[in-house]
Amino acid sequence: MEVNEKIVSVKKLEKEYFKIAFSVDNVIFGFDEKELKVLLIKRGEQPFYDYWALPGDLVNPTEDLRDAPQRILTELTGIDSVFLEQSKTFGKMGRHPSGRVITTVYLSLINVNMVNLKPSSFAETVAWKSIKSLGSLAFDHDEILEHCLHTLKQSVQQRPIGFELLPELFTLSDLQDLYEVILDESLDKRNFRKKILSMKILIDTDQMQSGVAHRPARLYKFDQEKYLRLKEEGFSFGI
Amino acid sequence: MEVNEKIVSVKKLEKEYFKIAFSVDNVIFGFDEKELKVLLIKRGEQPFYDYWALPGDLVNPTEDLRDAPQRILTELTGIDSVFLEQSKTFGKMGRHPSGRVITTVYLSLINVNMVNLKPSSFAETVAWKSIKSLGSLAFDHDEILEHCLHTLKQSVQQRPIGFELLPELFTLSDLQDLYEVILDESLDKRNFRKKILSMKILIDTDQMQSGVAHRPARLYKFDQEKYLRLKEEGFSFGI
DNA sequence: CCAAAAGTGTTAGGCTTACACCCATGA
DNA sequence: TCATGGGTGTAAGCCTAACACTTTTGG
Repeated sequence: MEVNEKIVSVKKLEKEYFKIAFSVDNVIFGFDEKELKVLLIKRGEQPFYDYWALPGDLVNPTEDLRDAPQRILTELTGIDSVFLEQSKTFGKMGRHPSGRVITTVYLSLINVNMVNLKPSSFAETVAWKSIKSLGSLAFDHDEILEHCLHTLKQSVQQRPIGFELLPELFTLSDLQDLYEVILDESLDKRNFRKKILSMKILIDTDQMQSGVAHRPARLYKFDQEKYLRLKEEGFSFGI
Repeated sequence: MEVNEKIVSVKKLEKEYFKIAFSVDNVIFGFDEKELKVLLIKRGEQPFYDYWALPGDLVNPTEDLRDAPQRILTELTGIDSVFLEQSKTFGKMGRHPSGRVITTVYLSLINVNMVNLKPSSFAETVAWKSIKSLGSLAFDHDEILEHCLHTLKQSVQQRPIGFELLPELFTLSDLQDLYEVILDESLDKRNFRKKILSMKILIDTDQMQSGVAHRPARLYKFDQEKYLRLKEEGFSFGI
């Protein structure tokens, strides 16, 4: 097709005249088994062959910047409606061995149960990896991940973010576990509950856990409306 | 329609020898005469001829991303040590009429007294403009500025940021004026002073204002060391 | 002596923190 | 009946918010 030909020829021109490539990388967090996980791909080519890396891709010249991480996410997980927020742009000279690449990082939070991981054009191997047990990642992805973890920690204390990581129905203990993992500290149960319930962003579904070998917990879900309002205003988690 | 647009834009890009151009824009805030100001340049060419715009430039293929805004800032103001922080990257398709340009915005805070504005390769006309009286800016710079103002408002409540906008010696009223302008609300004098002094980031220089037609105020300066420590940890301004 | 801004303390209410025991279930 | 995690209340201390008058200077 003619348009594609032109685009290809422009791609060549870019290589020759404009030596900066522009990509996006996704830091996709999930929460499972009381651990914070990140979605990584295994590289099948050099450089960093066989290393784990953040999923990313060059930005298509005809897509909005914001659409690129969405495209990657959808391709990898099948999910399209999701928490997806721009993080930071990394552009040091030496960050990519094969040339000058500037990358904008997007952070997203998803419920692992909604995801059906599928091999894609990005990689054959895609996996949730616990952030506690990661070796070195490809490129400067260690630094990028570190930055996103820091952002997540801050955000969770300032806005009602993080709920995106849980299933639709969850217990207060689930929520507390999540906060403890993200903040990397333990919280007082009674105070945590008081705080969360006082925000009025949870709806008690009157349903209960079942099949657990202890007193079953109440199941809650979010009040989307209040949640969005609070997200605008911000709040202080003051933990 | 869309395909035609694509072809036209691709043709243009071939002429100009690039596909995605990558730039940085600087939002440089200053504080003077009890007003928050932003440093703008007047465009001398199309598109947006004669409009005010944020100073910006293409990223040089051989400089770190972070060095580009520093270079612009230094060229415009002569300042090299300064608060300079990455803000957000803007990359919608239509944001630049002459082609695809992705731009990373940097926010900086400077003391206007340190600055000696000079015409540069970026523009003949450089000026501090009050953020209260701005017409439409070039490109999507209104949106960018809006975003940075929002960021500044948030930041000032979470970390001891903003002091960079004041001269070395300043009064508590200066500081309060600054906060009131940034937050766009008036603050209680006694509570403000208690709060600021309890942070222990100010040093009382035992000097006084002089030549003012009222009781002269004490002059303070910053305790850099405590300031940096607090900047790490963050704090709650809780106004 | 007037105008202008600097400087100062107290109180009430709300939020945060620390802390320990009983409950409901499955095994 | 035991093990496991669910669920609950209170008091002390700290922080916030509201509020008005005296002081010091230049003109």
